[in-house]
Amino acid sequence: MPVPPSAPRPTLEAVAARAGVSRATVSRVVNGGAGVRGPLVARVRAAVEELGYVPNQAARTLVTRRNGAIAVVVAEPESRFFTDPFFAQQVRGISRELAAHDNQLVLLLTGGGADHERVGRYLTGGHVDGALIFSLHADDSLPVIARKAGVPTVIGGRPTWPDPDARRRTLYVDCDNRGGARDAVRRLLALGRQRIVHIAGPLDQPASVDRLDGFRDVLPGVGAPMIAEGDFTPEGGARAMERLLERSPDLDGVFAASDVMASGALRVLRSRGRRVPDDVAVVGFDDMVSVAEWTDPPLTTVRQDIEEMGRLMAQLLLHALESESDPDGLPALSSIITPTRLVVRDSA
Amino acid sequence: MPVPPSAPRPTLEAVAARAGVSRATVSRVVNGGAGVRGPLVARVRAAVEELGYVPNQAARTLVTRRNGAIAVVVAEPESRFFTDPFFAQQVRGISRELAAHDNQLVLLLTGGGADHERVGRYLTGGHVDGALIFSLHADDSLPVIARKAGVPTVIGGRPTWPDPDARRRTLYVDCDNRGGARDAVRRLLALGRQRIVHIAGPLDQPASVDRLDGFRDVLPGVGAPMIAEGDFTPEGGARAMERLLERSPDLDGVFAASDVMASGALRVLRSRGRRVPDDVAVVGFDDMVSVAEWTDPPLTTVRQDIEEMGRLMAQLLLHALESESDPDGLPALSSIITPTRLVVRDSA
DNA sequence: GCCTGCCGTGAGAGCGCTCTCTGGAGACAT
DNA sequence: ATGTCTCCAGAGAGCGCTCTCACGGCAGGC
Repeated sequence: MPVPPSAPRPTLEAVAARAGVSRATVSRVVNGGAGVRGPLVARVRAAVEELGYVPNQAARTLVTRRNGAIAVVVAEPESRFFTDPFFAQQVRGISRELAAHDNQLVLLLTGGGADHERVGRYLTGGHVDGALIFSLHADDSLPVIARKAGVPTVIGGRPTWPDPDARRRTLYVDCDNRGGARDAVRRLLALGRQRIVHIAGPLDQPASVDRLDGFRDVLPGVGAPMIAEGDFTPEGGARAMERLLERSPDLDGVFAASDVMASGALRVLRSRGRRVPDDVAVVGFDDMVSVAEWTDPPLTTVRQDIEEMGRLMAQLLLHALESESDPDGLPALSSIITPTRLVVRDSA
Repeated sequence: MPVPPSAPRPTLEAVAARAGVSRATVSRVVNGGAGVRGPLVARVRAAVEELGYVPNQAARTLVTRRNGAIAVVVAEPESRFFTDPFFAQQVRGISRELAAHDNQLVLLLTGGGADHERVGRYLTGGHVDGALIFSLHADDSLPVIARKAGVPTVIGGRPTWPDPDARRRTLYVDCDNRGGARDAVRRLLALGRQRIVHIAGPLDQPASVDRLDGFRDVLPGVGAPMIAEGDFTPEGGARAMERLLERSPDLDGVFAASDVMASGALRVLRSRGRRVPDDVAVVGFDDMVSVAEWTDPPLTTVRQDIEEMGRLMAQLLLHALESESDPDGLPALSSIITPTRLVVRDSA
């Protein structure tokens, strides 16, 4: 990079000299200017402007023990996490909220194993004030690592650890998967469907389990043959659909645990000559713009506001960080469950 | 967060005391241990282990002027950038490379305007050693901002600024859009197609222009009516396809500048009763797994290795950073154009 | 007009680390 | 045995900032 011998950035000292005041005064002005008289403030501001002074974050962090950065940790054992827009939307929400509070977003991707260890070291290293963790699977060690590192954490999605105490102390943000699933199934019922099947997500993921539970809430009688497990990919959805058609050739309603799987199911239904929604009504989950609106026919689905969930995660963590400095014990913060909403299009 | 009065993290000093050596020696050991005798190294290592010492990054940065962090700046005026997996894949490649060299990834999302200014301040603040910038449109100010901030930068995709000098000094990574487009069109030609049309991307983006140029390289004679501009969305692809069908009802080959647009085009062709590839052959661009393999029929397309491009961006920047410290002028680094490859499936 | 009290400013001590510089100890040649 | 050279460890000076503390000046009360 052709940078002219990188003009050494001005320091507090330089600004102080220029404004004819002490370092302390400049520091006060830079940090809000409370307790400094008007004319002086103006003089310092001018000096800052002229010199193009920007505070050195490292020096600041060294003394304040605050670095204005939040880690977003993503466990990505499969690449699925990255081929589906779910993650990206959530990150966008997080980024918005963080930026609004002048916090930086440090992205940590981990494939498990040695990577996890690296992440653990990083968190322990005190590089960040807090962490936002996405771990897909129930048994993931990431949240535990963060806890050990003593880093305040908010989890994306309901964690499923057995220890109730750990569970209580863990903040998370999730959508109302179970309620959303109930709405989906009720929609199929309202359309008069009699033989409704479910394409579930991988059942080691809490979201999948919750959606299945919602399905069962409304249809307590249905047996295992009416349920097939997919893997949140179109292929998985397609295969599940094939199995279900084999087992229940007369099915007339499908609730898929994700839009992406629903799109695979639609393909299979079409190739089998079943008309949607006339012969078989299909409801998805997520309301992923790029998927739900562009299937054929457009998908009726359960909408969750993914970006908002990201925003809320960041907000919750920021609050936790603030109240942490309270000397008097635990803050009254709790996890958040966001509502879902049925979006009716053509498939059901 | 219920953290026990956060046990103060051990410092170098503490480790030194425990190992019975000086701070300097501990520092040497922590940083590789060169020039320290074996037994001492072992003693220090043991002390580090026992105390669970982790270096304080802020303090280190303060003196080394290196912070081991790279900014990834994403201009995201539309949300498109985030609903399409392109970005995510690239980030994954970047993350891999950065992690392998113990650099952190700071994600900066900007919607333009005031956000850009915030990003500029951040870069100027010296929080990061370098920046990787994705700006979609030709006129985006981000690269200029980075240059002003004096931060070494690598751009994702060929930048299009008029000043040839600025262009020469700018490092970027892009795929061979033009060559890939030529391959796509040649494929259609090889299939004996006579009336080939092009669905272009937004022509304010270099990638779109390059792909169009490639199309014209092979088919210099085709007129404007055979080309329609889309916007890299399925809808845009569909609308472009409709226009083209109107203008050239006898078309028998389509080269779409992206898989996503191709998927929209396929929809329209199907609904018009044209068989693919029998009546109309279609070639896309990108080889986006979640799209190309799951269209109906699966898409013949031009593959670009997006993740690899991300990796190369990070690598290039890291190299630039290293050689920057060379006193003797500019390093012999240059931008990278990655090859593309035609992937033949069923649509052409 | 002097003392008390307060407000606004400056001085200075670190935060935890790196890195240069110095000095002591040992190896080797004289 | 003496001198020279090399190598390794320690002392100490900052990096740029914040924050406590002390002090000087000015208002108000007596």
